[in-house]
Amino acid sequence: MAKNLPISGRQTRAASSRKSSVRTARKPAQSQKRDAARSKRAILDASLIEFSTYGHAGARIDMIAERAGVSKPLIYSYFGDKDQLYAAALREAYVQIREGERDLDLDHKDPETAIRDLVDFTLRHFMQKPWFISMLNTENLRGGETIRQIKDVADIQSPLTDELRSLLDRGVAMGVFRPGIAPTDLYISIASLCYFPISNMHTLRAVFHAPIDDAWLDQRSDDIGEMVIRFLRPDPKD
Amino acid sequence: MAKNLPISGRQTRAASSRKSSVRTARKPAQSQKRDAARSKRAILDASLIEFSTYGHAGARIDMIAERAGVSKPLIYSYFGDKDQLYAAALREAYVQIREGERDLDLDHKDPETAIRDLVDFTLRHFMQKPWFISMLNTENLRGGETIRQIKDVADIQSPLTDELRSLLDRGVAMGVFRPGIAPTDLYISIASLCYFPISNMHTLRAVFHAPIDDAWLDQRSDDIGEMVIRFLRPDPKD
Amino acid sequence: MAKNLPISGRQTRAASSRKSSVRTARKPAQSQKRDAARSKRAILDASLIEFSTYGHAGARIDMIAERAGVSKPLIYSYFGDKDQLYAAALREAYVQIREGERDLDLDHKDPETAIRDLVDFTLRHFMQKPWFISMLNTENLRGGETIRQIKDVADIQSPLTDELRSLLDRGVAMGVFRPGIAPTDLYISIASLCYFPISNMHTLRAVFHAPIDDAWLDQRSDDIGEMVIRFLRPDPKD
Amino acid sequence: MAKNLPISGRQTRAASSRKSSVRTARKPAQSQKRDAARSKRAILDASLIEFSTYGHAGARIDMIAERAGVSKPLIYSYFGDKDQLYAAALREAYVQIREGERDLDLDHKDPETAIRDLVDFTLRHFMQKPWFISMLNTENLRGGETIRQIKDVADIQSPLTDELRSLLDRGVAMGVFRPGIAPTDLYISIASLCYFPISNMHTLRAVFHAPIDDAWLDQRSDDIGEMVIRFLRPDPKD
DNA sequence: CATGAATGAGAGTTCATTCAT
DNA sequence: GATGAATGAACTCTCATTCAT
Repeated sequence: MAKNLPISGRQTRAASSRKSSVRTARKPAQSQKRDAARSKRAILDASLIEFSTYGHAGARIDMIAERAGVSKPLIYSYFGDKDQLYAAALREAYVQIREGERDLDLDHKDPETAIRDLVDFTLRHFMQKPWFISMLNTENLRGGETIRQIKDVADIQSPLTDELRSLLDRGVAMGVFRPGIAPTDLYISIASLCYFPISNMHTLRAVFHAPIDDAWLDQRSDDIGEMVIRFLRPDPKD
Repeated sequence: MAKNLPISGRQTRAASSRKSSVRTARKPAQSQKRDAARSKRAILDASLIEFSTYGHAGARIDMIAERAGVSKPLIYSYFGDKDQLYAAALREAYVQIREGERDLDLDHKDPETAIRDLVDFTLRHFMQKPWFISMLNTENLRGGETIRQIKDVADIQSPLTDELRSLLDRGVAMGVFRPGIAPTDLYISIASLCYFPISNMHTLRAVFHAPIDDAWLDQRSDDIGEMVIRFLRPDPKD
Repeated sequence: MAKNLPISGRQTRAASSRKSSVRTARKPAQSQKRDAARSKRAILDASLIEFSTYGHAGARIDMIAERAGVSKPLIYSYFGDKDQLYAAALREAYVQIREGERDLDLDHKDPETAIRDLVDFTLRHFMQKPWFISMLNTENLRGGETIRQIKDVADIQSPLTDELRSLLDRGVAMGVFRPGIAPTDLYISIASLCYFPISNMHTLRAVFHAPIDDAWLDQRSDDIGEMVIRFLRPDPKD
Repeated sequence: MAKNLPISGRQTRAASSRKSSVRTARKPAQSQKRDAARSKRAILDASLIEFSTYGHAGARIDMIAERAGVSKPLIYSYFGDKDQLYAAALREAYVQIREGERDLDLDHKDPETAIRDLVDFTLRHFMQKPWFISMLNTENLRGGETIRQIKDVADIQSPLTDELRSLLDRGVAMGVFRPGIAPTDLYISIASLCYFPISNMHTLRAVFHAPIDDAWLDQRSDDIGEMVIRFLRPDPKD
């Protein structure tokens, strides 16, 4: 179900993708047609890629249909219209990151390790599943019009906030963290530090000629962990 | 230079501005030379708003012409095509933020104050001139296609990097900062912390129900300053 | 045979019935034979409503299937395609009005009463079964393409013409009607006077602000009867 | 400005009109391009034909553009969307018939002649400009949705009603008409009798095998005039 | 210098119709 | 006999861009 996201090294639409030929190679596997669940999933995956690569206005239903290997009308029959498809893709991006965070199992690690692991996971998820960042950028560019209408989006987030709260409490009890830090603010700080360098990779490259590669990523992960830990650490005089 | 920015409380395009065609008969060319410069400026300002509000694909030349009070052919005669107009607007966003940073005069402040002032300025600029963040988001969504072609964009940035380098050196010499911090990394950290909460204001609101208002901003500015300073501070044992 | 007719106070399609998908799990086939007839009947009734409400081009097979409570393929298997379904609905409209006229039993009434009864029935049938008028309008708008292919449509009409002929003859013999009136022309005159105010109800309302309600209908029925009788009456000098 | 309306002997869309070739013959007369008024007029004329021939749902913007010799976007820029274009065509149909009625100059004819002339004109206008009847049928099929929104449609009609009122008054004063006839009812009666045989020409042909030709028309005009006059005539005993 | 008029190419969406079970 | 799944072909409408003045 995982697939590559052509986020860097993308060309202008006109230059790429004219006649995909993916369609031709599809017929033989005739056994798996007429499977509603599979079609729906394929559409959702393709939408995530298309919307995150080209934005809301730039995304093309034609391309989504082609990538999903279905016809356009099927998309409309499952999702209604472009906006609702976009909403489904946006929600899916949140679901995916939360699944990863849940697997981190922060509750059973010592507080400092837990923080560093969360930082590392966040940075790498942003890097490896770039559609999350892209979907968020797109949605914020649109003024949050859509996310306001996704009813359960706060519920998707809340388990992590709960984990962070108990994590902070444990750290304070153990004397390794300062008191008075809100879990939400902590998460926003971590997200901020992980988000920007990846989200803004291309402009940073142009402006600073900084290479955003694996080595840089490792180094940056350490730096961010360090920064957060130092921020959480109790003042020395205490 | 002044313009209204409809960044928050934005409506769907369909709901607003349908066919206003307010364009009344232009006033009879007072001085040909001045009008040309004025038209060009008006087009640039309108582009900045349009592109940052709706993204590259979502921006409409019609709307830019209307907002600038000129005809569409004039835009084409001045800027070539949509992509070149977009490039001009993107460059303009960078020019504006650098002008603000230059006025900060970091060289003549004590290092910690300088850092806190830079944080505060950055946060507030992002907040008050939202088209900067929006343009960067848009450009990164597009894979940096355009910024790579703007030749002098690194030059626009370099004075700040130089200032930061000497600021860090001064801090180290005075014993208030750790050595070994790269000015670029420092800037990226500051930018990260300031960028994310504002860029992602709308999704954060939906996910955390966090109010992003002036009070929050003041508090956040302090927190970020604190975070950066703690990161720069020498270790206690030294 | 009973069905709701939404002819007045109709909404735009977009406003109504979007995706009701009320189609709950069909009840488990009680008697295969009966169900087939029932399904066919339901499809025909639904078609009459749909075609008369939205016209030939505006009618939607989806809607007919939904209203009839059957699947679309079933419609195709019974009726062939949209055009043939339309033809069946059109024929049905004629069958219905002739059934009503037969029940009038004109042969056993005195001539003037018979005429007035026919006028009254015609006006009220047009009013109460509006799909008849709508189907005729639709078909004439299409240039009669379909009715020309319905072989027995003239047969459906002929009994009434025969009745009218003998009615006119009786009236002439009794000295209450002029001679020389053709039954076809008489029927066309009556139909004309009854058809127009109802068929064109909506435009008349807009143009004359005339209320087309029950009181108006009673008055109109009298007027039309009067007009026809005066036309049939022998000249005074005779 | 007058053009033929292919109302009878029409084919299915698929069979006709594929590549018009009207376009090719158009270029030479290059002098008349870029004329907004002419373009608008051409679009309106073409719309009247298209909408009246195929109905609201059946009309195709492509065809209108082709017949008018303009591009589709031009239509949208002048008229907004299909509904507004339809509204303009509907209004135009009313304007045209009123222009004809005004030229009849009923005020200066003796009452009975005036009535007969009005009948004759109405019947012939319905016959010769079939788009009037077709537009009315179409609009009534749609429930009058559009005509209710045309503000001045009642004004277009009122001059005729005024003329009819004074005509009836003159007739009563001269002793040739009964008193108590409302001008609106009179007009509706005349319109009814003229409308139906032409509007329903195709179904009548199929049902009665009646030929609707020039001879029939002359005869019918006389009959209708006679019917109306007899209805207006004072009762003999008076 | 400036623009009203016009359009080619394509986007989202719909709908009659068929396939596979 | 009946249907959920799927689609080709159109259709309305939009938008960057150019023409003619």
